[in-house]
Order: sequence, then structure tokens, then C-alpha cells
Amino acid sequence: MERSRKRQQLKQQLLELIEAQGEGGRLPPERELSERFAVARETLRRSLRELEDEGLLERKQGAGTFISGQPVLKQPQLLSFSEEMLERGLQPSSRLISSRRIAAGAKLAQRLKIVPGSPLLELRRLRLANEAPMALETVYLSQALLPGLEPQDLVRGSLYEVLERQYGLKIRSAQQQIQATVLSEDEAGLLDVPPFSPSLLIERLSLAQGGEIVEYAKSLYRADRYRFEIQVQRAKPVLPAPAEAPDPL
Amino acid sequence: MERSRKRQQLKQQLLELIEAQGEGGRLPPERELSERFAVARETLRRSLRELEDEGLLERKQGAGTFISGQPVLKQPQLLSFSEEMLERGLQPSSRLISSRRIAAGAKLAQRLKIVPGSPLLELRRLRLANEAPMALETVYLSQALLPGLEPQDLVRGSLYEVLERQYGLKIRSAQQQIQATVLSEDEAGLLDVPPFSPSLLIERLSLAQGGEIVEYAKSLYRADRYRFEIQVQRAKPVLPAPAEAPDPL
DNA sequence: CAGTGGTCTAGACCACTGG
DNA sequence: CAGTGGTCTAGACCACTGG
Repeated sequence: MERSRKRQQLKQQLLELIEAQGEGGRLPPERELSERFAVARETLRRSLRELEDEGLLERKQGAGTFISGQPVLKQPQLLSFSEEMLERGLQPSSRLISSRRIAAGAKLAQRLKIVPGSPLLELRRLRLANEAPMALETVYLSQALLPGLEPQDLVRGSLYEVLERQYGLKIRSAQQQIQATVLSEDEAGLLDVPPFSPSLLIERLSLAQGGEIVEYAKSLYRADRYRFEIQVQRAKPVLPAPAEAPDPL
Repeated sequence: MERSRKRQQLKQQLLELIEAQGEGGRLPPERELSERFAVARETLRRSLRELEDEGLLERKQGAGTFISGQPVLKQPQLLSFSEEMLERGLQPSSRLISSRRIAAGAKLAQRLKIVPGSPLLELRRLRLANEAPMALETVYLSQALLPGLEPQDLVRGSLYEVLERQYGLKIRSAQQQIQATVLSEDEAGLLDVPPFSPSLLIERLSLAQGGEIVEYAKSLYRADRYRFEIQVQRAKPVLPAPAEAPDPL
């Protein structure tokens, strides 16, 4: 606690310096800063690295540490529907459309990397934001990984929360595929748009800490209400291909 | 060179250890490893941190360093169309549909953060992969930032390449918005699909090193040929909200 | 070539976990 | 409470840049 608080504080002091300087400004040399804040240079450098990672600073060997002329680049992070809506300032809610136990078909088995025929829980939920339909979500969960899971456990609240609380499964990452499609009449009806309206189809495979595949979800988002946003960085030559042929990028 | 080569080599040795152990395995304690490889513990820890960032290792205070049961998480990185197609094993090419000089309207001016009425270069290109239409791209470039740029400079090859070679502008990051839409008859004709086919609309704002907005691009991708893929990590509690109320996530 | 950030070292203590 | 990863220190030298 003591320790990490110290770095927090150091970072706070640096942030004040950065704000005082403004864009395009320059920070004093590291040796000077470490003395001023009474920390070892390496300790200071950790905080500087964090600030650099957040996009606030640019460091150039031999030149100096400069205040970045760019707003913070928000790293893409995996959020549940509930979390994402809250972040957008909307109140999330859910309506359970259906739930059933099924046996994994070939396609689902392949995606979830389980044996075909394994028992799955299929949940269809209408996801709402401020009471208005936003997405139609179909989730597949492996029963083997989540013994005793009941559909009603998932009616309210975030799936990720339930997984963590009841099964100690922490979601660690996900692979998402985003496509454009048009809605069937059923789907359109549930989402309250005309049939054949365009829709973002987002498929997600969520992995837990240990690499277990926990969830496969298919969500149809209303194209008029939802857009997927992402900020990406141009690859830094962090790992310049140890000694092999150069990448043809 | 000497130095960085040393860490490369250290990392290589660690990789061999990791492979030898396999998933779920465990690395020896840091103090032992640093002795074995004859480096300071902090130096070893840097390499370990890099490997952790790449998703190969998980470190747990008090417990140990474990070999991650998960394949490397590919960080999303900004690629040009050409680069992306090459990475997918497809041969990219372009066909210039039109190019004109226009004055920035209110909307474009706002996005590019320039004065309305400023001169812009508008380029429409059909982007092909293995000779087949993949996307229809409209790019807007600020003339002020790129004096003397001619449309024919951009017919072949990557825009990013031209920017870097001719103007020393290195693209650093981009904001992308992804929506679903349907194609107009014109657009559908160019992309060689039936009218009103679904399409992924990807808007991109590219920023250079200094934060300058270099490009605004709108691309319509064939929904049947293109899907956007992304791997995202669940947020680590890296910054646990300095001292404020906890996030309601 | 003075000044800057980048890397590395040897050693200390802290925070957390349960081999 | 032994062992582990996490943090920090004071100091050295390297690599790069052009105030």
C-alpha cells in the first residue's frame, strides 16, 4: 500500500508538471526530476514509462521527454455489454427471450473447442440501453465448465460478474469478429426496426485466465444506435524481428 | 546494439525454457533465473515483463511465474489496407475511381479539425484483393498539410508510405468507427454485389506523430468478404482509480 | 562533446501465497 | 514463515541527439 501509493503520488506530481507545461512542452531531465521528487531515477522512469504508455509523453533518447500533442489513446479493453453502456452513460438492462439446454453441434463445438454433443446452455437476451432495444444477444456456455448454472442466474446483471463470483472464472481476453448483416423479420421485430434493416453482427469468444473458452456470443446490434469504436496504434518496432528477414509490411 | 542484443538473447533463452515446460508449467524463481543467465534480477524481470505483455507468462506475487495456457494475444495494430491484405495472404491493388479538389464542408472540417472551406483532396479508390473488389474507399487529405500532393501519387501503393516518404509524416494512431450499412446502387455496382447488400462502413481518422490529423477515410467493405477481427484484453486494474470512488463496472 | 534518455547491476525491503 | 514476485535505490555505463 505504502509503496504503490508512492508511485501514484509521483505520477500525480508528474501530471501536474505536464499540465503546467501544456502540449509540446518538455519535461526537465530525468536526473533532475528524480532529485526533485526524491526518488531513484529508475523509479521515476517507471512512472514516466506509464505516462508514455498512456500517450501523454514521448521520450526520445538523447533528446528529451516531451509532452505529447495528442489526447490519451484509450486502449481498447474488453467490456461487457453492461459495462460498455454504463461507460457511454446509458442504463443497461436485459430481457430474457429464451433459454434452453442444447447439445453442441459441429460448428459450436469447434468454436468452443469441446466435444460435439456436449451440453450447452443457450441464452437469448434482448439488451436494452435506457429501456430501448440495442442488441439481440445469443450466448452459448459450456455446462461442463459451469456446472449447476441456471438461466435465471443470468437474467439480471453481467454475465462476467456471475462467472467470477460463482465460478471464480476471470475473463481475461476475447476474440471478436465484426460483420455487417441484415436482420431477419424476427430479429427486426425484437429490436423494433423494419425487417432487413442493417445490423452489426459481433461474435465473441471469451477466454478465462487459464485460457479456457468460457463463452461464445453472437450479438446483433442496431446499426442506427450502435457503432463500434476503436483506437489503434501503429505498430512500434518494439521487436524488430530478432535477426530474420524483415517483415514485408 | 550490444545491450539490446543481450536482452534479445535473454528473451530467447527464456522462450526455450517456456517451450520446454509447455502450457501450465512454471518457471524457476527469478533469483535463480537471474543467476543462471548471469544477469541482474531487474534485467531478467524486464524480459519477463515483456513476455508477460505478450501473453506468454503470468506472474503472481507470492506464487510464481507460470506459463500461460493461451496463445499469444495479437495486439490490435493499425494497418493500411495494403498491409492488412498482405497479412491475410491476399494481393492488394487499387483502382482510382475519382479524384478532385474540394473545399471542406462543415462536417469534414470538424473531423479534420481545419477551417471550413480549406482545400481538400478527395480520392475515391476501389480496393481489390486478388483482383476482386473488397472495399470502396473515400479519402480526404488536407492540402495544407500535404502541399503539392497529386492524386497520381496515390494510385499505386500505400498512402501511408507516400506520407512518410514524401512528407516525413509517420502515422502514429487512428480512431476507427465501425458501423453496418447497406450499399447504394452505385456503390453496389462498383463492389460487384446486388444493390442494398449489407456493408461494413469503417471510418478512420489517422493521426501523425505530432498529433496532426492527416487523413479522414470512409471505407465500405463487402460484408461477404470482409470481417473486422480484434482481440481485446480485459482491463487489468493497472490504475485502480487513485483514491476516488470505485468504478461501477 | 555535453546532455539526454536507455540499460544494467547488486542489493535491500515489501506484499502476498500456500508449492 | 519460507518462498515468491513487486518495488525501490544508488550508481555505472551505453546510445543517441543537436537544445
